[in-house]
Amino acid sequence: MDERKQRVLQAVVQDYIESAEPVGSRTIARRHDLGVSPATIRNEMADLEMLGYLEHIHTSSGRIPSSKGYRFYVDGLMQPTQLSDEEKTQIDRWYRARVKRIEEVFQETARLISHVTKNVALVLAPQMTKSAFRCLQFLPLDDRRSVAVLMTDAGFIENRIVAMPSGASFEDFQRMARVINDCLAGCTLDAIPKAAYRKIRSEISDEELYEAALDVISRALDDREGRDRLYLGGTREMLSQPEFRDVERVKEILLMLEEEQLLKEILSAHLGDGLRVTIGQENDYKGIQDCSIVTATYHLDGELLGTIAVLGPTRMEYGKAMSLLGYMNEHLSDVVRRLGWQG
Amino acid sequence: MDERKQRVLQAVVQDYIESAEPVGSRTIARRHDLGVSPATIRNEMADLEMLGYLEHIHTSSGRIPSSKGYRFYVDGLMQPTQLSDEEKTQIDRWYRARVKRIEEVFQETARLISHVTKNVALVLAPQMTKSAFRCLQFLPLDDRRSVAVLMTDAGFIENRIVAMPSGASFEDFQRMARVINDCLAGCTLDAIPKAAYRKIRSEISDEELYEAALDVISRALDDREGRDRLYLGGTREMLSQPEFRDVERVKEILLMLEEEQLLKEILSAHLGDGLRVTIGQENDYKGIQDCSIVTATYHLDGELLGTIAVLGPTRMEYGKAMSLLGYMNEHLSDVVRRLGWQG
DNA sequence: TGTTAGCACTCAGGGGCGTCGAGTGCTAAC
DNA sequence: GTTAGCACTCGACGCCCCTGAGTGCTAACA
Repeated sequence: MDERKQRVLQAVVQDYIESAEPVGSRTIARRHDLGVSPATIRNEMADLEMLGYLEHIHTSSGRIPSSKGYRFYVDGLMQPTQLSDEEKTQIDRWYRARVKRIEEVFQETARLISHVTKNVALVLAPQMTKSAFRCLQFLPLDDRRSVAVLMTDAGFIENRIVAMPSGASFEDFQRMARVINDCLAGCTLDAIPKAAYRKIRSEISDEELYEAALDVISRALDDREGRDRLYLGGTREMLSQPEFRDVERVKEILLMLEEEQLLKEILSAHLGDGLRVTIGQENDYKGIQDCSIVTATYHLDGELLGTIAVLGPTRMEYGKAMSLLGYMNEHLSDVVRRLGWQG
Repeated sequence: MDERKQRVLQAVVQDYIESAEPVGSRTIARRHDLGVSPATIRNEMADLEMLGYLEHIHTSSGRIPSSKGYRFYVDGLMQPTQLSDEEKTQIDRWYRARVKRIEEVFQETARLISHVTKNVALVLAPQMTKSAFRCLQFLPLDDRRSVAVLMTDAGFIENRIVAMPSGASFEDFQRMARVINDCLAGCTLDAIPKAAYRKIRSEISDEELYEAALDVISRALDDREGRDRLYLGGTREMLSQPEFRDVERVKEILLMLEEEQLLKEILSAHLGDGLRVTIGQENDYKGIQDCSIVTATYHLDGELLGTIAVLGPTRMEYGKAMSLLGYMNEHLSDVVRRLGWQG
């Protein structure tokens, strides 16, 4: 592929990303200074189509990039778009605003990303159960119930209402908390060793109280895991993309966005790869083979924390999405550090 | 308005709600056993149009109900639709599942409502700041920060990370908590009397600590209030309504659904009215004058807790929406009672 | 040999037009 | 008061044609 072909390909991709209309040779000749006539560009485009970088909807009516064309563009031709100062300050301001709970951070990260890219944003939060137990405390609620507050090293703070077995006093529960705190100190939540349970068992003599303790632990673990770990934003923004002009298409993608499990799988597949772009047919899941995903993983002290992603039509501003994700990444790692993850 | 006119009006409204297509005299004659010919029905429809109950898109092409027509239907002609057993068990099962945090309850209520009605559901939760202070506790996080857990009589449990002023120890914070607990006991959060602040002031001698206490209190109050009090569900379901076949309309309403403040105002306007239907042009806000809202308020021991609502096109299954809201109401009041509201 | 101009061809989109079906309104008969 | 009949209206649909944008090919040019 000689240099002129590359420049033509670049021109086609850029114009198509901008206009969402198939691009013709004449348009390129006009808008890009390639120094050759439309006819020559036509020849080049025909070659590029042969090579699989461009596609024809039908003969006549301009070219659009194929997945392979986007891939070549992303890998070699594209220059990363700088975020505008305005965008940066908007983001900076939010992150600096003040100490927040970690859930807010993820939710707002998704919002910011979708706002800037006008596409759907996904944020896969670090799993609470993958972080280390810090402490469990009880607070009295009434004579039947108390509130269990679980904190982990990642800065997760969860509260649950738990019923106290009749006969158990709040002091019993506080004693229970001390035992649990001793036994689970430093354990990763989803890998609590059997030995820890045995130790709890041996230190809590009362059978009913032990059952309650197990209940508290399992309650504390299970819920977040399934429901709130994936944060999603921008289904509204998405509608401004011409690809979603007809409602059927929108319904389709909304349906897919409801399948949280599926989304998690897709994101998890990219875990650990740094900044990565998956384009159109490169996606394993059929339903989004006309979409692209840009993912980035955020780390702290070398430890993998989670993934953030932009999901949109293949005709996406890859450069912008990538630099944005990079930027958010830093913020996110930084915030998570400030909120207390200790790695 | 004689009885036959009423039956014709009823037929038009029912058919239109079902089919979303303007209804003609012939269709009514076929599908409803009125015992008269299409011509007669035509005459009645012409009268109904004169009276303002029906509208013509243009001459020819059937009638659709006007706001006034829907109003008459809702007030007099409609029979409330029973929920199907399946729907009831689905709802019952979820509510029975187990003790939950109150936020989940509201979110899922919105989801259930939108699922059953295929329309947007709104749940205005009881304001945390309208409920009474129960207690504030601190849990140690690290040497710079601690976690404030605020509980109210309504069952709200909120946690916030707060920075401790340098020099302050965790014991200082616990002492602060005792003071605050003493002084604010029983106060409604959004109406903390000046005297309470004075009392805190006098009991906390350290200036910096007092500032920190004020910060904690204001932090605990402000956030929820603004952000999470309104739960929204069913923007996806909404798309299945033929009224939203074109994306522009969808964008319009999504934009409006983002204006949380506006939605709260609309719902608040209905506060205290029990089950209430606002149809089309009866809405004050221009943007939804082609929509209807069904609202219901839920109470406990005579005290008003909040509002739940269905928002959809005027062509809405009013009967179903109303009986559903009634049903959810009971559940909601019940759950809130179980979760600890003490009125 | 690569580049360009010219030309015939293709296709999507939009406007104009006739047809069809659903529906109305009016009138006259029952 | 009710109904049948009929002329009329209007939107939706399909058809046709035209236009504009774009291609592919060929022949001429540097």
